Amino acid sequence: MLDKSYDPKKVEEKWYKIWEEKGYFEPTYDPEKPKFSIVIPPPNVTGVLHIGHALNNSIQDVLARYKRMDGYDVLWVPGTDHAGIATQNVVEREIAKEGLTRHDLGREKFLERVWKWKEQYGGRIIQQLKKLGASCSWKYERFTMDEGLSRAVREVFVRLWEEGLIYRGDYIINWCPRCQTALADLEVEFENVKGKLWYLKYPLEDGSGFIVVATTRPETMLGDTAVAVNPEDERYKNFIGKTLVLPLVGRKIPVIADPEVDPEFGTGAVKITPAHDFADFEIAKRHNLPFVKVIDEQGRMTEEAGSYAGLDRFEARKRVVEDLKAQGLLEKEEDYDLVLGHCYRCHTVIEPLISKQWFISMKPLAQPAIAAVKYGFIKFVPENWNNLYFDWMYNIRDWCISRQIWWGHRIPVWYCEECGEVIVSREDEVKECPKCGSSKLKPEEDVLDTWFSSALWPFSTMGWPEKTKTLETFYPTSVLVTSFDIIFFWVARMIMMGLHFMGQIPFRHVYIHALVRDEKGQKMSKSKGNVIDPLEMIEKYGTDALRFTLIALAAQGRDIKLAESRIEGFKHFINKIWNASRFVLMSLEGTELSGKFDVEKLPLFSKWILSELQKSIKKVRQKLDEFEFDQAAMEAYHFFWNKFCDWYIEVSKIYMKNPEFERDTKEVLLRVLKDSLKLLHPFVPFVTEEIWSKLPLKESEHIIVAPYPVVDTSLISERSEREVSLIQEVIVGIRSVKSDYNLTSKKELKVIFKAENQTSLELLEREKEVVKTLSRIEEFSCVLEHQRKKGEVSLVLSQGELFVDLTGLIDVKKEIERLTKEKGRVEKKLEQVSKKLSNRNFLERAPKEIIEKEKRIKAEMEEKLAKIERYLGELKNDDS
RNA sequence: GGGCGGAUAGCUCAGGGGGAGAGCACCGGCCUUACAAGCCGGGGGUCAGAGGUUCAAAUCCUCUUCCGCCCA
Repeated sequence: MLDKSYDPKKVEEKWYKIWEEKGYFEPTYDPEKPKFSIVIPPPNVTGVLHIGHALNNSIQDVLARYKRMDGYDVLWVPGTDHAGIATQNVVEREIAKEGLTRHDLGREKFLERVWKWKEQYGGRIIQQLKKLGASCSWKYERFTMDEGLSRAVREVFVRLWEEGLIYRGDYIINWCPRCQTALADLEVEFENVKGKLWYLKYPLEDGSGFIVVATTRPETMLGDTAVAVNPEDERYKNFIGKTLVLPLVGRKIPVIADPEVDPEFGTGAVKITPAHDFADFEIAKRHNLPFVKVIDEQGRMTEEAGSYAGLDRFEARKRVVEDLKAQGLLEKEEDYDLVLGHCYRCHTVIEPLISKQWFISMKPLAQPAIAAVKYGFIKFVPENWNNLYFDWMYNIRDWCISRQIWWGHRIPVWYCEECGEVIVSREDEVKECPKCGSSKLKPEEDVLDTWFSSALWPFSTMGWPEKTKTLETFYPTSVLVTSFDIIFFWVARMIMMGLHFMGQIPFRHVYIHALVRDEKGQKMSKSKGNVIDPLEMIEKYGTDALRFTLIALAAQGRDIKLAESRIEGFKHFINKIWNASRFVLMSLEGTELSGKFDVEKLPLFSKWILSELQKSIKKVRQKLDEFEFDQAAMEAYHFFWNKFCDWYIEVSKIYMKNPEFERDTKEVLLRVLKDSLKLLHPFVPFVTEEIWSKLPLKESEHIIVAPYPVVDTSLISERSEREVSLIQEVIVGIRSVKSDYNLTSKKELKVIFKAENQTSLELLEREKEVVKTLSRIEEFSCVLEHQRKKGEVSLVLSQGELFVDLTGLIDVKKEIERLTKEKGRVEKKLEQVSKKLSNRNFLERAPKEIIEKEKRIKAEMEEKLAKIERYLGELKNDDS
């Protein structure tokens, strides 16, 4: 016997352990089975499970469990990402508590600390995924800095180098002065901020006047090497080619013309600082201007900045403005809204600067990746993400892959100090220059962008560059489940790398799910205090409730606005599953069942529930196959609660009292419960497994490996669906009359059903007990003819009429009110339909079925209206 | 500036040319032997606005307003 309510804490841990011990999560390589594989989007080692992970992994788990039950050999590769900058920051903060910086420790010692940290905390998120019930193939767990994956990284780097797709060069890049590293374009977050626009006067060398330039970053003027104007700009035509004297510095700089200059901005003349501005960098290259670097990697002014050298960039800004003002060279300053780039990790204002970095040429890699999506080899779900992907890929820029941090894959390059040779090698260590034989080699200090190793994840985790059985069996993977914010960072790059190195797409589908936000639609963040912690929710409501909520809300391509109350609501559903099962188990006690029944001999509602079950199985499968998880979940929910619990279980109580039906009803109860549990298992694994363990006649010891329900078309019965819907109409009708008159507990009411035909009459006669019990009345008779008596309330149904004897209780006024309202509804509908049917165009052009349907509705409404009118007339008579 | 979504019941959303739906919330009644975390009944909508296409528009098209997000 089950407890009175479901307690997740008692069972969740137990079942997860059993599943793991039995090896259910691991693939079997059974050649008979079709294959299904997923690689996890590896969470950062620094991470703790947040609600986004919970959603992402719940969805993957639904797929993995569904496919596993459906006979697939499933591999779900789990793992974690070393998260270069993020992790380094965490450990730096930790040693800062001891008063140390990473430079105090030195590279080697610092990395030891990071590894130690990783050993200690890196497994947290994995443990949390287990709490969530994620059925990952743990024997395949990988870490992006594992030996094998590191080997893959080096191999890829070397091959790309050999193919000429990797190069090193002086480029302007985004620099984070706090993290002390270059950032890729994608790693910069832009934000609107209030700033100022300063108008600076640059004197002409010949003393004939000034050109005024506007800037939001006056300190960069120290590095100006030109002023540019638009060649079409009449105001400045005469200045082109002249020389200016750069204030505070005294450098002579030219006025140049470039079509990229926006004449609308500021004065139309712009200062050119090639070393510290992306647009200026491009212009300078076109015009062969010199590059003067005035801000260094710490965000301080360099020697080139003369007397400002050593000042912080923001301090220098103030000083430059003051000094220009003093010299009368500041024309004005005004408030200005500008867009500033910030480091996505530490939120420091980034500084564009020139530096030597490693890049990958993306254009050649992008082409096949575009084609793969264009020709449908990879499908985004929902497909409107295609456009975003294409836009990005068509305009792709080279990827800056070097980072000036210590935690990450070291770039496998050595420089010969004798002959300057650049050596790129697959080996861990290079001892000797292959060109000059020198042993004086200096290794590259930089590490690779974290996303470099992530890009290889689908095949590196399966053992590439070895030709492994895993790769052969499970690559390409079936689907990638992720959210849209990393389409560029990750998805696009995996497609490019997968195609380039495996010669095959990495996955067939990319399912893009929503981002979880709070109930007001805002991004959850610790600082806003609106975070819903999945672990806390699991503690409070149980894992199944959390999972079901996330999936039920996960409509495609939308934000998920999550309020805690939703989780609480779905916890009720979990409890409902528990209690319905409890009822079935109680009913079955003491009966030996066979698992078989003769469908033909089953009573109406048994046929009906089996038929409804088939429809639900079909729908759930279809929705899962289409990645419409919310609809799959809701279909299972409705079937279970509104059909099985609300109707069938209630009716079964009556059937079981009848010796003729008792046994088969139990068989059907068990059958429907078992199929429902299986249907629900991918969504709510723990409660279903716990109940399964108590059931008789199971086709497998554990539900996790039980076969997913398959539609049995022989059980679909449209006839019983029609019949049941009439009976339900009768029952609901009686209930509503009783409720309207506050008679819910009164049983001794006389109810007469006036059937429209013999068939309906017989049907209701047969199911009399059901009607009486479910509507809680004692007298129910079915007739073909009946004249309403005074004191009877009449209810017009689609196939007949109900009469409830309320002598002495009837409230004529209230009844007239109700009927008038109903009459209004019917008349409105009738009017709509009649209008359509009297329209010649409609009759000529609309499809036959539609016309037939409209005619049917019209007849139905007319009949209903006649009955209502007749009844209204009678009531008024009663009254007088 | 460019692009993509969205606007449907009090709230959160589904539906995507042929009778306006769900969950939650709300109101009323029930301790009915699985479940009060429950059962039964009920109220509530010019489907953002304007125009168009169509026999027929919440649904397709155009414009407007507002709200998100992404890119520059």
